[in-house]
Parts: sequence; C-alpha cells; structure tokens
Amino acid sequence: MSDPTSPLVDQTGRPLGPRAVETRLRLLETTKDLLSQRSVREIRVVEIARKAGTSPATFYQYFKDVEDAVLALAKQSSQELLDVVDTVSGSWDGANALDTARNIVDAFIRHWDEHHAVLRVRNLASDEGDPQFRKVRRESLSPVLQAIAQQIERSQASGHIANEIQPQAAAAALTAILERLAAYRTELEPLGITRKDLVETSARILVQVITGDQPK
Amino acid sequence: MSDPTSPLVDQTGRPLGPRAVETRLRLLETTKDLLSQRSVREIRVVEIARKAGTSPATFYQYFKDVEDAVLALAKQSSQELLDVVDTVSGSWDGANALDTARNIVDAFIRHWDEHHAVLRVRNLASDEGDPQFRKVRRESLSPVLQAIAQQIERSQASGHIANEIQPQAAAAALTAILERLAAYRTELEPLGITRKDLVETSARILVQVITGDQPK
DNA sequence: GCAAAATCTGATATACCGTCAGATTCGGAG
DNA sequence: CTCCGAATCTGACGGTATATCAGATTTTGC
Repeated sequence: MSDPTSPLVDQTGRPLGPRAVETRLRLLETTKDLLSQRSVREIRVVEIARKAGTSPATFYQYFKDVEDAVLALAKQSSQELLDVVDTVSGSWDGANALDTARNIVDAFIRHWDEHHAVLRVRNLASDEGDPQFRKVRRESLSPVLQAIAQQIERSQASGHIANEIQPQAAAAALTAILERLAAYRTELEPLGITRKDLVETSARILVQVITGDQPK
Repeated sequence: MSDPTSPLVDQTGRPLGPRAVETRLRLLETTKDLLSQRSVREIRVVEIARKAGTSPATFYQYFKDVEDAVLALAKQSSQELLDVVDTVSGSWDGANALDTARNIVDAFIRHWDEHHAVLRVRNLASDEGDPQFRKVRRESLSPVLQAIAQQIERSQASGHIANEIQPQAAAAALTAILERLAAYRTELEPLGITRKDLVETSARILVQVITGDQPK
C-alpha cells in the first residue's frame, strides 16, 4: 500500500486542499454506495457525479475511471483488514489454536460482509493481472498468509505435518477459504447452514491443516 | 444446466438454422478470445462483431449483451467440468484417497487454466447475485460438492471427524480451494512454488479434511 | 477588498449502445 | 433454371456515456 500519510493528489499530480479532499471523499462514498446496488459494469461516471452533487468533469479530476475509484476504496478496506487481523491473531499452541482460528474466520466474514462489493472487484482485477489491484490484495493478505505459513513450518519441523505439504501453498489454500466465506453464506444459508456453522467448520479446518491435528 | 439438446434460439425465441448456428458460434469464439486479452469491462460489442466478420446488429440478434455471451460460454465450460470430474473421481478409502484427491485437484487446475477468463466472470456475476450465473455455477460444482460432503458425513459417522464440522460447509470450503488454485499459481510461482507443489499440497489438505487423517 | 490560487463545470468531440426497417442470401417448389 | 418466401444479416440512427479543456466560480492569503 502507498504510504497513507502521503498527501492525496489529483490526476495531474497536484496535492489536494481541504475542499478538494472533501469532494473526493464524497465521490468515493457515492461510488461505494452504488457498488453495493449494481455491478461495476453498470456504474456510470455520470451517475456517481450527479449523486455526489457534482459534475463528471470533477470526477475525472480525481480518478482515471470508475475502476480507479474502486482501487482507492480497496486500499481503504485492505488497510482495515490489516488492523483487524492484527488485534485478533493469537497463539496456535494447543488449546488456544481453535480460538485464534475462530477469531480470524470471524474477522474475515465481518470484513467481507462490510466490503464485499469492493473486495470482489479487487480480486477480479487482481486475478486479471492488474498490477495495482494485485499489490493492494497482496499487501492486505500477506500478513495472514505469512503467519499461517510460518506456523505450518513449525508443525512440519516437529513432525506433525508431512513434508510433501508446501507451507506457502497450504497457507494460500486456507486463505482461499477465508476469502470465499462470505460468498458461501448466500449459497449455504438456504440449506439451513448458519453463520455459526460456517465459522466453526472453517476454524476447525484451519486448525487441522495448520497444526496437523484435529482440535479437541 | 439447460438441456443441451434443446435447440438454440435467437433473442426473439426463433430457433436457429445452420447458418445462424455458425454465426453465433463465431461470435462466441471471438468473445472468448477477447476475454483472454482484456477485462470484461473493456470488451465492446462492436469489437466482437467486427472481429467475427459481422455487424453489431447481428450480435444483438443472438445475445442480450456481452455478459449474456459470457453466460453461454460459462455453460459450455461448466458442462466440461462435469464430464472431467466424473471420469476422475474415485474412491476415498485408505490408500486410494490421495490419488483421487490428486486427480480432482489436477482436473480443476486444468479446467481453470483453460477457462479462467470465463470462469472469473461467472463467479463474479454469481457472487453479485445474478440468478443465471448462479445456477450455472451451482450446477457445475454441485456434484463435487455433494460427493465431498457425503464422504465427510461418512467419516463423521465412523468417528474420524468432530461433529462440530458441518459437512456441506466443509465441502464448500474445500471447493473454494479448488476454485482458486489457478489464481494462486501466478502468485506462488514467483516464490518458487511449482504446479506440482500446489497439486500435492492441496490434495493432502483435501484428504485430511475429508477423512480426518493425514494421508500416509 | 482584491489578486492569485484552487476548485469546479458547461460545452463538446467522440464512441458505443441497442433497435428496426429493409437488404441480402438461401433453399426448395415448380 | 428461376422465382418466392423464409432465414439471416446490416446500414443507419437516436439516445446516452466518456473524457477533455477552456473558462467560470469559489476560496485564500495578504
């Protein structure tokens, strides 16, 4: 992520004064709002501008296009996850492991519930190879990924996990589960599977893969 | 999936003759080709039409919009996965489990490598709630999901897995791994993690979660 | 109170969308 | 063959969004 203390600039690189910052923020909020109502593909710059009480020309002063605005939103969200996961990740030793896992799973679900529209676009663009979105995504998930990989290495060193497991690959696999939890919900709830089921099941999978043993 | 033997129709519901079928196919192929080069958002109907040697008006004869064309492509791809997985899913008993898992993981990676552009759009639209894309996705993954869930239930009945695990939720989690394998590759290969690592690691996670024990 | 800087917008050239009436092509009856 | 009706395709067009820029408006510092 770009240094969050670095001053905001417009498309020509000029730093923003207080009025401009506010306009930019209003445009971002409106974008986020619209994004929760329709697909990115259907969002028009004109619509963002009008809803934000300004003009299309102003929008282009701050963003290259709609996707560029979503990139800014993605940076915000990603920073938020960093903060949350930090406060939530504890020890993976014995009895604590399951609680740590539960906390992480819960944090991810809340994060995705809050930002699903933005994060979906982020992941699509990232998968499509866009370097900027890729960077944002990586920086957001990296701490989680590294923490998990490290823990797996430890379990491997103590003989709890087979050497054929590649720690980083396994960490990536588990992260995939976390990233798609929110999407499951709408698929699974009609089947009578609750959020609690989802958290507990995922947490146990995490523990099992990370420690090599099923939690007690 | 809609009955594949049902005759193709145009936007007004009229069945297609042989020339029309060919034109439609050419438009689909062109769409697929463009989709592998740029994001859906950037694909123009005009461009598809011209590259397919026809006119925009013709495109609209067969598809509502670009997304509608991708939906058709998604149906194709999904059918393909059904076929592949069918031939590849074997027994989860003891020594066979790991091979079965390897086969499934390998099939998914190949499937995503082949169709990533289409499948990404399918999943995005599905996550966004589009009923048609949702249906296609569900029908494609359902057999895998059900097979895994059933196997987990069995392990649970024999006491190998804790009752706190919800079989369908666990199956969904594992499917998430499968669905994102291809995306990992571009992230993990720069770190020196090979396709083989990925297959082996994921397969072992599958076995561990499904049977409750690490494979030998 | 006023000039300079910052911010915003009307106007516009350009491009795509999505439709329809009519042109073109095709297949088969005579 | 040739002609006709059905199938298929497209030119042309009105509507709308994009993206830019010169100039209008607002704010700031003095």
